[in-house]
Parts: sequence; C-alpha cells; structure tokens
Amino acid sequence: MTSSKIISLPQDFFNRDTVTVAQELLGHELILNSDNSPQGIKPQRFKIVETEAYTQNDPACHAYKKTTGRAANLYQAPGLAYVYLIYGMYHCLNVITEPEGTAGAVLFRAIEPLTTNPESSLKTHGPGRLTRALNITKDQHNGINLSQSHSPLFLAYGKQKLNSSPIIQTTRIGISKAKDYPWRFYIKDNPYVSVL
DNA sequence: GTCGCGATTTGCT
DNA sequence: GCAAATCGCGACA
Repeated sequence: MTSSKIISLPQDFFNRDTVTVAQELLGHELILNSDNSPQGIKPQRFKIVETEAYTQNDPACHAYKKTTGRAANLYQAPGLAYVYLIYGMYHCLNVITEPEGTAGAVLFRAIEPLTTNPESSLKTHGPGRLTRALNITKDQHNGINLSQSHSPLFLAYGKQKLNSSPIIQTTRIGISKAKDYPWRFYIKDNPYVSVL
C-alpha cells in the first residue's frame, strides 16, 4: 500500500442540484476516521452504492413547506451532515446539498465496506443499518462537515469511479408521498444495495 | 397536554 | 405477511 492520500470531496461538489449530486455520489467513498481509537488505526473506507435525493419542493422531504425543527438543518451550507432519528430507534445519514438557504439533501441508503475485516460482518445495506454499523448518531454527527478530511466522518473521491458499473434509477423506498419521483440511484449488481 | 405518524428493521405467525 | 419497538415534531385542544 503506497501513501496514496485520501482526497475529500470539495464543498462545491454539494453546492449543486440535489438529484445530480445523489447520482454522482455513487462510486465515491465515505470515510470513517477512528479518532476514538488508540494510535495509528487506519480510517475505514466505504463505497457509496445507493442514494436518494430529497429537495425543497418534494412532498416527501422533511423541509417541504417547513423551516423549523429538524427541517432547519436542510437549509444549511452544502457539505454538512444531516442525521435524524426515524421511528424512534434508527438514525439516517444525509449530506446537505444546494446553496445555504435552499433545502436539499442526499440520503445514504447503502455502502460497501472496502477496508473492514471480513469477520466483523458489518451490515451496511439499508439506511438504519449503515448508521448503526458506523456508530453514527444525531448527537455526535449531525451538522459536522463532510467535505473536510479531518472530520470524524467525511466524503472522498472513489478510486473505482471511472470504471464503475451502470447506475440504476428508480423510485424511492419507504415513503408515502411522492412515491413516483424516480430519485433513487444505485449501482447495478452491487450486493450491498438494500432493495433490488 | 395528548395524539398520530414517520426517508426502518426485526421477529413472530 | 404483519406488527412491535420507540421518540421528535407538528396538529389540535
């Protein structure tokens, strides 16, 4: 292993149309810095294999006709993390998109472990499972900057991006409003995708 | 103050 | 296939 440096995605990557960001994030990487560990533990790397887009004018979005409570997070600067609690027991991880003052976010639904030891059997398929596997919580990770490589969690350029598999675009999972919006993206034939 | 629901997962029938 | 677990937030009283 050479000393190839992990380059974080710049804030401008997220300062764009939410649906575009959701699609382009596939194949890039989510990096978990183990800053709680003792010395010299390598960061854990995960490939993003499944995402969904949520925008300001989207009836299924938390910020649809709302600016208070948890929805206020969605109007923040692009590149920040939005973590919320769903059904009282599971966390979901998003990254804020669009300029500050405009709501938008991309939900991470599934990731593929790239550096995890096989016997740990991390379950990272599904938005609730992946946050549990990485110990992501609202208290610790909501609002952190995902475009800075010194954050406990951040996003980075994927090395397999250029020759990645085809991308499938379908409707989103688990929502009752705007079911017909084709704003879910995943990498074809990837075994870590939550629902085929 | 009380009620109902939600971008989910799991276990039981 | 269906319901339980469990909590933040909006709607209503």
